Amino acid sequence: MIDVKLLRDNPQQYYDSARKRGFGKEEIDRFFMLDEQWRAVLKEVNDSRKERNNLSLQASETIKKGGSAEQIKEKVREINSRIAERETALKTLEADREAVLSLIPNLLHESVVVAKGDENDQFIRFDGNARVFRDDKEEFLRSTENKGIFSLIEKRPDSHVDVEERLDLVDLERAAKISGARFYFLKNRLLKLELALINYAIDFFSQRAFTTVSPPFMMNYDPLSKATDIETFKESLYKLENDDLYLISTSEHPIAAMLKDEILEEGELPLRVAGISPCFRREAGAHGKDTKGIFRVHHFYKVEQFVFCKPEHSWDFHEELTRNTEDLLRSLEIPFRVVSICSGELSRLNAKKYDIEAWFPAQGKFREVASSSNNTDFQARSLNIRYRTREGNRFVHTLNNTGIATTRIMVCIMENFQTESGGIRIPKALIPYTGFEEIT
RNA sequence: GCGAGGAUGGCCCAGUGGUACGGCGGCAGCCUGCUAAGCUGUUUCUCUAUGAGAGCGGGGGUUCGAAUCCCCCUCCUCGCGCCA
Repeated sequence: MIDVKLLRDNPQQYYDSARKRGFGKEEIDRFFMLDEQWRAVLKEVNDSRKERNNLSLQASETIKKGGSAEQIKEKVREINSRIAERETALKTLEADREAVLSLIPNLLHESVVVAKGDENDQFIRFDGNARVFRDDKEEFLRSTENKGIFSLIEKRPDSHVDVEERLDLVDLERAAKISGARFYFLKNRLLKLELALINYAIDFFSQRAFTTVSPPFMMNYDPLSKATDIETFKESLYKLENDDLYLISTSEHPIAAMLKDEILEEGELPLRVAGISPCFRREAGAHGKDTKGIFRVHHFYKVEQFVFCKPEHSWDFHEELTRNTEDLLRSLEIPFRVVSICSGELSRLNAKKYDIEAWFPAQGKFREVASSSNNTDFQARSLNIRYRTREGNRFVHTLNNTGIATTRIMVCIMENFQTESGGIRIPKALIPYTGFEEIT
């Protein structure tokens, strides 16, 4: 949620931010209309309450002195019925006002490129040495603004779907039989690889001052809705039928909501938390995309980075979180590029977002494996997470970034590290965790 | 699931119908020659703001007036039961 006072004082920056994102100005216009009405009715209600309180006190004193307060009581009853009527109007206005307020997007960071469509994301840097099949060279160079380092390969690697089948690593058909499309049985050494990735990432972030947590995998509507926005409910979330519970789509949400309504001491910040959880996603907006194998599935494990910090430090943390994932991928020998997401593709919460996209040599393109967001005070304001300062309580800033999303990275490893004999080489750093050097 | 006890400001805690007591911590100031103590004020949210309203787990009710009485719900603690 945005800062209402800032919106009233300086509406232009909010109009600008919305326009750059491709949002209309209707939400803001409508907010101002409702806000004005709300404040007017609030004043009426407060004035009546004041009158009621005073009369009630008079009644108290009259009764104490042994007199009759019937006249006053009757007067208060009249006022109360008026208050009740106005309170109903106030509640309706308040709900409408809140609803439209939640649709107004966060202020953009000045560095975000104003454009629509992910083809307009801004290239930031490349890292690694990509194995690029001849036919993909042009795509690779275009995607890295000619800055990508690569080795040409003569044969396109097998798709991960073929690898999974050949090495007996995934059973999709039987998963479809019992659960539908985009579900899977993970088998044998691929399962070990998944556990190794999780353990590796836990150690990696522990060494970088993160507290590691496994959060609740289900959340109630209220905290979840404050940790995210309406689009996530439409596209991602599974709801449980008999309870006020949703399966989490990322541990970002329970971790963010963990400190809901709390006031932190200045010395407690920054708070670095790495969350380990399964992530459940309906993929409602992805019909027909990536339908084969385990690239885009309804659940996977993710080790997520999350930071609560003071406002003046959040842009440094945004770079730190991004670098963490880059270091992690580099340690796994995975080539990647970083792009800054353009204004039209950001969520309402994001002030700025980097995607980290690994090179997938079988697909011949960069695909997202991590997403690094600075939500500034937007998420913290909705969740009411503050810290104490000499000048009063202020909202913290919150940031999140993927560490490892297991299925994506496993596909990436299957595409990047195919051996001559048709196996999959395990990145050196992972071998202590898998206990084997190759999937054969 | 059953029984009992709980939920009050950042934290602790008092409060059985008259508008939230006290302590701790934080912040600001005063005083004091000394790693300290004392004193005063302050401490949540909202509003067109020298003023006012709201707020005692959530929602509803009774009442001129509810932290307090009644109903429903949530969560926590303890005991019993069940259980991977």
